Amino acid sequence: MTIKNEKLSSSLEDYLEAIYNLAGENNITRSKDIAEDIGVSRASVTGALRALKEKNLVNYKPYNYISLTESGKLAAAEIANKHEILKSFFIEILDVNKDVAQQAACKAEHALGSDITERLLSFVEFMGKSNRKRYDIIKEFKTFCKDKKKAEKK
Amino acid sequence: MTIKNEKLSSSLEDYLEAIYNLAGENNITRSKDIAEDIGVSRASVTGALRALKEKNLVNYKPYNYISLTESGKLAAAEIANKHEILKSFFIEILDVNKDVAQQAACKAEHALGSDITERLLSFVEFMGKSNRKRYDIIKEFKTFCKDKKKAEKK
DNA sequence: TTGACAAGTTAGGCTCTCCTAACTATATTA
DNA sequence: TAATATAGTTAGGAGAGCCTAACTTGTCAA
Repeated sequence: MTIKNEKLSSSLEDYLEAIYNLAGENNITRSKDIAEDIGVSRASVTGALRALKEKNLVNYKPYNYISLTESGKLAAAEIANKHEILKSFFIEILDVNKDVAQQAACKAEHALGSDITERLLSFVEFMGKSNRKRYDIIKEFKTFCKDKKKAEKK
Repeated sequence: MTIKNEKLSSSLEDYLEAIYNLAGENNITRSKDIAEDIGVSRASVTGALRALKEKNLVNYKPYNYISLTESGKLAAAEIANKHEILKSFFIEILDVNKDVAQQAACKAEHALGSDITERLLSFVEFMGKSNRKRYDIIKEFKTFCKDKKKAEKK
């Protein structure tokens, strides 16, 4: 029985997601890379790894490579998924630039529960479905935003 | 010159917003009410008030009523506004129930910068504009969600 | 006016997350 | 293989944000 209901702090979620992204195929990564990815000292990574090991989310032994456990992978995938959904929404519908979208997704992913995330996913899916009306709406919205910007500049 | 660029922690943003909502017309509230509103001990409120006074956002004297300064009002209004925008989006477009929307807005409001918030506002405005196509889209999306739910239950 | 209760503050402590500096283990390469 | 560079850990400390318990101030009613 994998422990699933222990809630992670957003900080630990960040570490988990970073490991997930860095580990890739072989499911292996290093402390140093995590530190760089998140922008934190190596000492902080050691601390986080201990906490994640405690929760059975990473395989961690001092001085060894780091990998995710099965439940770690599940939890990380969920977070990464949320991230992607948010990013898609920001980019494809709100038409925000990629960097802003990436950053905002990072922060917001910790704040939204599954209810909203699922709805948001549905919305992105729905709007993306090839359908003349919806396609038009997105285009019109872009125009709407541009016009608004112009109006402000005056 | 009002100091505007000091970033607030999400915790302090919560206190500020609570004061804003509680203070109402007379711009006056009490420590106890803030504590209850946020769900935190009175001692924690005292701490937060000191921090907010430090940043010139509240008028705070021990054992007195609490009010927002002018810059406090501005900052709080901005946060409350973000909250409203998010809530509208969740309710009116994603068609999420009010309680979920309220809660999610609370958490997400700290995570989104002005870029995204503005776009989101534009989007809500845009979709709300009386326009047959957009109105239809929202209706269709609701149906889409319901169908999806049904499909899952099988 | 005074005493009891409510509101507010202080003190002290806990957890989380981060840091730097110093140390240890591992890897590289001459 | 020994010296050195790189990666990882430990120790110690800071600050934010929260708590409880005890104390102080303020208020209201007998």
